[in-house]
Amino acid sequence: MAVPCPDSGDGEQRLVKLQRLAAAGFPPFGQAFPNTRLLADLRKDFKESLAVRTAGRLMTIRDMGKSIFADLRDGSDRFQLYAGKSHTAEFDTFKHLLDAGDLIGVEGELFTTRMGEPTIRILKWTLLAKALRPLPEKWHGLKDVEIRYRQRYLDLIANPNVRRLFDQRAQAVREIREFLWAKGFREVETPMMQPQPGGAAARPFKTHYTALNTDMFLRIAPELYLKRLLVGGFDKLFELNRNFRNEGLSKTHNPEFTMLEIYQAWSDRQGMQALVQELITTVAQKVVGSLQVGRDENRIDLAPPWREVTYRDLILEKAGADWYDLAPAAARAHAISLGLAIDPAWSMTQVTHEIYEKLIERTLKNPTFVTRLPRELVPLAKVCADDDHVVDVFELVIDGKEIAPGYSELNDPREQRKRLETQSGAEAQKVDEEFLLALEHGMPPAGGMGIGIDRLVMILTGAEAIRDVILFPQLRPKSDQSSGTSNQSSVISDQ
RNA sequence: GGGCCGGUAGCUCAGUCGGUAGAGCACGGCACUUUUAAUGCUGGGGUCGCGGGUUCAAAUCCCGCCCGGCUCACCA
Repeated sequence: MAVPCPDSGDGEQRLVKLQRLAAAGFPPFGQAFPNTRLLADLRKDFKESLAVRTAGRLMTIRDMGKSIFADLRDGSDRFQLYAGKSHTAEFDTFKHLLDAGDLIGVEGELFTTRMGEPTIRILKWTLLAKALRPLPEKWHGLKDVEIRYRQRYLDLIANPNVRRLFDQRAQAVREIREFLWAKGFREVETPMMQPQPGGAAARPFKTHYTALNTDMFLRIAPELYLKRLLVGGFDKLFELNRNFRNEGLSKTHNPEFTMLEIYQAWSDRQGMQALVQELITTVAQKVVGSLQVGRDENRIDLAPPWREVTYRDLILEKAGADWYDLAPAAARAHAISLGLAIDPAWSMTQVTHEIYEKLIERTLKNPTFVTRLPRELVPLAKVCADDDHVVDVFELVIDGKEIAPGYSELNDPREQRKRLETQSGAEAQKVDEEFLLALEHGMPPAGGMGIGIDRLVMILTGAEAIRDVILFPQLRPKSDQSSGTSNQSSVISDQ
């Protein structure tokens, strides 16, 4: 059966093919095609002449006249197909009306080609969905980062390494849950819409709840609710879900990001350090298969024990042994001489922290627990027993990124009120009275910590930007004037 | 928000000094029954991000805008 197509644009040609396929008895958007096997399993269990049934997306088609080779792809693998005039049903329809990108179901038998390639000899096939648009370029893949993010499905089809990365992310999340479950932690869910944002210092997203006629905020952290659950008797709990912060975008910041927060009653900062070290090394072993992670040019060694160093020692090492003895004016001058831009209004704590953030943190490549931070920086942590100017916390830094903060949690409601009121005075943030009320009922001494899951996945996979580990990173919505996908008007709009 | 760089066919990219818009992949036609970036011949496909300006003439020069990337600022 000859089925020539008109010589016009690709989109139009595919529409014509769609109509001809329908006329030939192939509904272009087919029904379920059950009892298929994954292509990866066919490869694993390959047996000559084995009857198989499978489905996937046609990726490339090599038409040799009476013999056609094609590559089929599913979520697990790719596999070669072979259609021949003498044995494949509806061969001419297959030859002329299918395109790269179409989704098909296949019944046939396995064999090995002369070149040694495991292949399915197609006996019967059916159309499961006609692709009305072409695939991205098969050799160079899809490079346009804007299309990769806005139309991530094309990125996933065209770039198998991207699919692998998101498989690794999914596996990491699963391993984290299994690890914590095995240790007796319970997963909980607390409000993402909060009447008052707390647990961190960040600008929140604001919305309005009509039924209660009240403003609500997307949470910037779940911490204050999880601590209410500590009061309520959840001794070991965690929440793994999204936080939202109304701040700028960068290689390490997305306005919605995934945070794991873990609390353990009767524990403390040191207990959490041991827990996070075991958790991350376990996940790395399961997901990456090694404690040497990242790309070749940026290897990170996760082998324990991880370095532990006080904030003060890092500052003294960088700013000089006399740093904390300097008069404010001399200290500012010295900070400026180190290349920093110092605001004259800053306190000494802020100047010192600028040195930490700009000159020290980004140099800490292998995992490092930075401990004993200034108390002003962490209002929800207990002060150290031997020095109430610093708090009993760690900041886990890997590859120069803040990955996980952990504390001995402050459970004294009187002290907590003072610390929050000091902070709220400076930042016009209201004190969360419901949280303080809970503390007054008695919160057990506890260790707590948070892990930025997106950044952890960056470490494990060697991704350079947080956008590359988030399936749909935040972008400005398309406008009519912009480029990229907006010029792709629908191929069916004028039908 | 500031600075720098970019946007040309569905995709990957060329486009010289301002002088008729190009290639590969993809798509149509022809040939080929073991190819795998198949091959050979051949054909169609463009709002050069959007708008304005300069010019006999603009993808190209100028201005404004949109979108993206890098970076700075912001960011417990």
